[in-house]
Amino acid sequence: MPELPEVETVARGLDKHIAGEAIESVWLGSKPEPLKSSTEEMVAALESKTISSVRRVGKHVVFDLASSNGAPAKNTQWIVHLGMTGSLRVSAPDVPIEKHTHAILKFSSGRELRFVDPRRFGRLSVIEKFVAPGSEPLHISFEDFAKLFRKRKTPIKSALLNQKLLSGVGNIYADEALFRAKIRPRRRAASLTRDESRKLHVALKKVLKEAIRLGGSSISDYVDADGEEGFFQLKHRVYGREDKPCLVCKTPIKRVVIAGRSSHYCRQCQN
DNA sequence: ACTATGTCCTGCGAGC
DNA sequence: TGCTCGCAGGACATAG
Repeated sequence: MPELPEVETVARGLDKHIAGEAIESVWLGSKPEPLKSSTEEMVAALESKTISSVRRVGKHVVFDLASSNGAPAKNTQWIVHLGMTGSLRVSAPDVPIEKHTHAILKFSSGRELRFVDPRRFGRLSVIEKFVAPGSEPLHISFEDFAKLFRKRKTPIKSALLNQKLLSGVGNIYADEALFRAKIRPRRRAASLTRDESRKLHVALKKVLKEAIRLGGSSISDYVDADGEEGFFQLKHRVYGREDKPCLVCKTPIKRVVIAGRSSHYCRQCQN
């Protein structure tokens, strides 16, 4: 499930591989499609453009498009949200088309970029300039971070997952950050002390950076642009470890459901 | 304005 | 062995 570190890994890999590629043609799967913009809009925005760079914003992969002939264009960014199971892979044209392929960009070099998404939670769109609704977890200052939780009655776990507050944090890294900050996921956001907010701010950045360094977490079917798996799942201390002993105190890890999301914590280490 | 819950979608694994 | 069932969850819609 691609969250910030996985999307960062994918975007870096794509930037390395396809920055400078010219898009020759575009194929979009038959309806119902995982699209936000209309098919026509997207094809028009992509065809005969050059990909100048690929970056991550929140959980979105942003492709910056440039006109090959210098003509002004309306939608200059292609936005891909991978959802749960989406993947973007650079392929040679003779590689068989995988099931659940919803979009293919053919480059003038002959290579292809393919968007595959079995569960269809992913979204594609074109836009003038994408702006994430929330703050970047890796850049937000402590004061701004602490301010997000003031007066919020929702569980801290839900607040971390709220993309309007922070863009990019998903279920895995929310659980892992809360464990490292020793805060229970059900705690009301507003109940965090300044010291706890400080710990959470540090823990979240640390866990995200460490995960990026290891190429993300490969749970189910996540792979990066090269088809490589990440390794951060080996560093998970609570996520997916229900009933297994806490790595700090040996107490069995508890799993509860908060706002419909499974949440993992140690009832001994986290308060 | 904020919070909680249901829905989408498919593959897979647990359990019988 | 083969089947059914329920879960996985990010974003959005809807209701309270």
